Parts: sequence; C-alpha cells; structure tokens
Amino acid sequence: MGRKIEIKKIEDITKRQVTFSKRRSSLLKKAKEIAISCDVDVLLVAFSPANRLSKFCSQNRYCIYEPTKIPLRCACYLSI
Amino acid sequence: MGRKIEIKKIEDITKRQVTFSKRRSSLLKKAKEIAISCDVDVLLVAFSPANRLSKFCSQNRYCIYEPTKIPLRCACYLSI
DNA sequence: GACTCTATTTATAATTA
DNA sequence: TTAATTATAAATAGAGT
Repeated sequence: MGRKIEIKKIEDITKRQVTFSKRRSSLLKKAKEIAISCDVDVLLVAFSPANRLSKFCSQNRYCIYEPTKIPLRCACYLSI
Repeated sequence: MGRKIEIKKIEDITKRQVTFSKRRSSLLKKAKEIAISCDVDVLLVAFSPANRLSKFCSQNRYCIYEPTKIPLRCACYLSI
C-alpha cells in the first residue's frame, strides 16, 4: 500500500507518529472485523515508547490494568 | 480486498475458518509492522469460540496466562 | 498534530485445482 | 480438504493543507 517501504523503525518523529496514527486505526478496524466475521474475541494493546497505553480493542469483556508501581501491565479477558 | 462483503458473522463453518486463517496471519503481520516501524509494543490475542488461545503477537516481553479453573485469561506485559 | 488526495501496494473473497 | 489463482477492494506512503 502506498509507496513501497522497508519495515524498520521510522527515525523521523513526525513521520513515525503519522504512520502510527494511520496504522493504528486500520489495525483496530481489522481486529474488529475478524472478531465479528470469524466469531472470535480479540484483544489488541499497544504501548508507546513512553509506556503509555496507546490503544486497545475488545469485545467489551477485556480490562486493562495499569499498576503504577511495578513494571507490569496486565490485560485480562473474562471468558464468561 | 476481494469481493465486497458485509462484516457480520460468517455462518458457513468452513468459510469462516478459511477467513480466520487468512485474516489472522495478516493481522499478525500488521501488528508486527506497526511495532517495528512505529517503535511500539503490541500485544494481540485472539480467543476462539472454543475458548482456545488462537494467537498472540509480541515483542518477546509478553506472557499469556491461561488458568484452567477460572474463566479468566491474563496477558501480561513486562515494561522493563 | 489531524485531514485530504492519489498512486501504488497489499489484503482478501471467490474461484479453481 | 488444503493450496494456488484471480479479480477486486482496502490500506497506506508521500505530499499537500
């Protein structure tokens, strides 16, 4: 899609953020589509380099925990 | 992509599994691409209707817990 | 940042083997 | 069934606003 690129870290910050924004939305869209059409539950989480939770996609049955004191993040799925 | 379809549950089992297989691999590919090019950590988990962990994508710092006795699954990210 | 445009590449539904 | 092929639609890099 678009001009052909090699997949490696985009060094230009502005360009990287633009690409992230574009790809994030389409990744979310595709996760939703496979969840619906294939009847699966999907969890998608992205953490930025600044360690912020950038995004998640769910079937409304996931929860994301972000403890502040330990270097651990949990995303839990309730399969009930 | 392909013939235009409405996004809804595919009722035909064979067709649904074929679609799942195709979409799963491209979703994983895209998750890896955004992780690399945008320097973010991504976690992607899919649970099948049979409650099996179908897939996950990571930066090698995620771990998936699958307790068998409780209806809860955890995907944990170590941000160290 | 957040949109728009579009040329180009990728993804994929349907089909065929 | 599982794997290619094909025809078509979607995603997106780059450029401009």
